[in-house]
Amino acid sequence: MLSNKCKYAFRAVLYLAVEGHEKDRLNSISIAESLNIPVPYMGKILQELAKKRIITSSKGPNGGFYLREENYSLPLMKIVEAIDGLDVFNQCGLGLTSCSSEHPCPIHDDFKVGRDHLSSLFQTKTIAHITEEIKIKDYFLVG
Amino acid sequence: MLSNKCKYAFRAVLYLAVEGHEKDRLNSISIAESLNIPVPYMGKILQELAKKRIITSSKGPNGGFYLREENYSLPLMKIVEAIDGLDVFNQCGLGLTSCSSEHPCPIHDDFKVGRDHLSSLFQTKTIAHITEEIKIKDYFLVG
DNA sequence: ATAATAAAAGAATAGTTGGTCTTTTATTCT
DNA sequence: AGAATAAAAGACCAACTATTCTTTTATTAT
Repeated sequence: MLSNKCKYAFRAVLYLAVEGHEKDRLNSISIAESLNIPVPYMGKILQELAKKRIITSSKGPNGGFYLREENYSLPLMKIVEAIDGLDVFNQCGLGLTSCSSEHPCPIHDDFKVGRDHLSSLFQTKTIAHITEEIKIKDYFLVG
Repeated sequence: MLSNKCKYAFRAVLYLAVEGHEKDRLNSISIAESLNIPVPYMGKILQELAKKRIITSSKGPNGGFYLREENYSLPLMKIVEAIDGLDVFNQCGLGLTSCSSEHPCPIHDDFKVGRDHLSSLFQTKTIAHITEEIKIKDYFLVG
């Protein structure tokens, strides 16, 4: 469905959103260790998210990663877009390039319902929404 | 979502179901060329499907691949299972190993709805169903 | 029997994803 | 200024997916 990298990115961003603050930045090592993600790979992913402005980074002592106010309103889809691209949510279930509602493959309509559900989930839920839910309920990010 | 290989397998099986018969077997080359799939790779995939008894094969002149009566009643999910395995439809949206309804990740419930829709689509629709639809409507498998 | 046909088997290659390591650059604290 | 800290950049390696090629085996028609 989504790549490993993208799932790591989800968890890292949500972890940052819940545990970090502009005044309380987290470095890649601590994030990776908390989430049980390979340390150098986590670093790469955080860099990529920072470059695409999903999260913010700062170098030097007390530096690290954190979210700006405006980042909290980003939908999860922005993370998917930054890491995997949006193809998954546009592609035909059979991998046909010219599949569409006018020229559908045998499973087009039914497949589209499920795929669109997932798509709108990622499009609708923002980092802020999830962060709230994590704080209220006993949701978790490690495992 | 599903691998390239699995999508190739879908198209090959459905093509065989529509165009082939026990008395009118199709070889891997003609299937691959009709569907615009790399010839030797198509061969490999058909072999794998035959070994897992999704399709039937026979060697020698007038040999090739075809479907037995019983194969038509297989759900598409059997093809997914044979090629990609069933993990996609059980995995957590964030890639957590211990995510479940009792111990859910932040997107668990919503993700499950979409994932289960796709899962039941593949579980419900059989090769026979799709074959019928292909014959009635102007569905297609190439592109 | 022999030739022809077609799948089966398996080794080999290419490209992508996943993951690691090293060096450089920027920042901050003393 | 100098030491320490942490991200940025980029080269590197491993594993897997996609793809190709070669050889072997089984079947059938002549």
